[in-house]
Amino acid sequence: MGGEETATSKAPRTERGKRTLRKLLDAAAAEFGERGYHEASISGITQRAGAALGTFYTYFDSKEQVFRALVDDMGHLTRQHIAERVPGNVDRLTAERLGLEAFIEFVREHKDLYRIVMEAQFVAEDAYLNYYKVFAAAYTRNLAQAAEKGEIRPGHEEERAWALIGMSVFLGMRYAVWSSDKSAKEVADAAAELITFGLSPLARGGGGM
Amino acid sequence: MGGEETATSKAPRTERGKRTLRKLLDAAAAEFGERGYHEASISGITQRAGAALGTFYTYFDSKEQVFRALVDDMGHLTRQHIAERVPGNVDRLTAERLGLEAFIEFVREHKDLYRIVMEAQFVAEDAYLNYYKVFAAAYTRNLAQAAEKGEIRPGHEEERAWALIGMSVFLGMRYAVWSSDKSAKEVADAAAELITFGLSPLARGGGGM
DNA sequence: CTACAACTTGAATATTGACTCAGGTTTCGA
DNA sequence: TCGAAACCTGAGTCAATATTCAAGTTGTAG
Repeated sequence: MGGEETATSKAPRTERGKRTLRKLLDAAAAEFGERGYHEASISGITQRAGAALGTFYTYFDSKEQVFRALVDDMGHLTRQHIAERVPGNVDRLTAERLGLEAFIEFVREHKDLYRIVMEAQFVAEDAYLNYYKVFAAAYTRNLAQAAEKGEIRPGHEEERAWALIGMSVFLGMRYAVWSSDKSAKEVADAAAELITFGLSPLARGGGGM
Repeated sequence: MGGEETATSKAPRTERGKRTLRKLLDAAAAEFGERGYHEASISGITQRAGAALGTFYTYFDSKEQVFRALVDDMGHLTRQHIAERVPGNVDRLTAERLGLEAFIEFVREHKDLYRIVMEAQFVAEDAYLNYYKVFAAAYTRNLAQAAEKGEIRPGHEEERAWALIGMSVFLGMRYAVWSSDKSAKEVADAAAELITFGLSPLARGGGGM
């Protein structure tokens, strides 16, 4: 029962149409990213796209609908980017480090879209919820599997998943969206060490690897 | 040179005025919390407060100004609540656990205000930035001091501070705002263990205290 | 008790911007 | 080449609501 094809009636049927739709999506990402949902205007989007106001409604039903489309798109892109950078056969702790680094890099390259995801909490809460629930579910599963293999200490997988997602999100916000004063690797290494050994002074010493 | 007293001209001078101002602030917190900044309306606020529309402008210059007032207020309340629950003389790792538990409890009791803080990112970005920068600076300092005392491993204090804040925020969102299906203590314990020992299977075993 | 400041009131104003639509223009299969 | 479908255009409609203001009511100092 696919919820995927909401906009069938609005799908472009010619090359020209496809080009226009793409221009509008890019323009929407820029407009929402720069001005935020409510400051953004449809006329701003169409101006950026070099199209007339009415053209927007050839492809979308409403302002909110484009916004949701962008949020969903971001979920796919993020997972894809991280999956590409994290080999399937490494152990969990290594995967954490690589994944975080990939995530921060990705956010740097897509600040606009990332801001949109964050704002979705207030514009399209269900899309936002879904975005993170998908992440958290996958994360929880990964942690449970790693625990079974003995790669990490078992227990509290769900809470850990949310805690780790929160870390990533805030590090992304601080070191990718707000400022890039430290390299992605630097940040990821610091966080990976925290994730691996915690703060305890009893654990194995400093930086490593 | 105090930025505190922005609204001197609007401060109430009689008992009646003070009461009305308080009713408006409470009403604003509820309205913004429930409907979000843009959906919220001044008339919604005054209706909740049982006042006339124009009364709002006796005490505030604009919709945005009340919103900012609420964000700042939340910063004070949060720090105060946590400070009350975390004795000054405990070691850092204990403080982390107690602080997180206090934070989650606090968010549960102030969902509306908490949502407002999060939305501030898109409505009053500077207020939001300030909110977290104050937290992060204090946190970084605490970590550095703890490192000097040998309570935790030294290094990366700033990144760690942001990572730990991110954890708290997301755990708060998931286990206080969205759902209360686990107790604050349960969540705080799981996170505290992660913060203390990390995920590494080499560290001291499971749950403990 | 009085007068003035403080406060309250809600209809009116003004702006904004999402969305519609009737009439062109372009594309493309036959 | 032709005509219908697809696409584009942008002025106009319409609802929402932040903010103002002139007129009334209440509190309180003297």
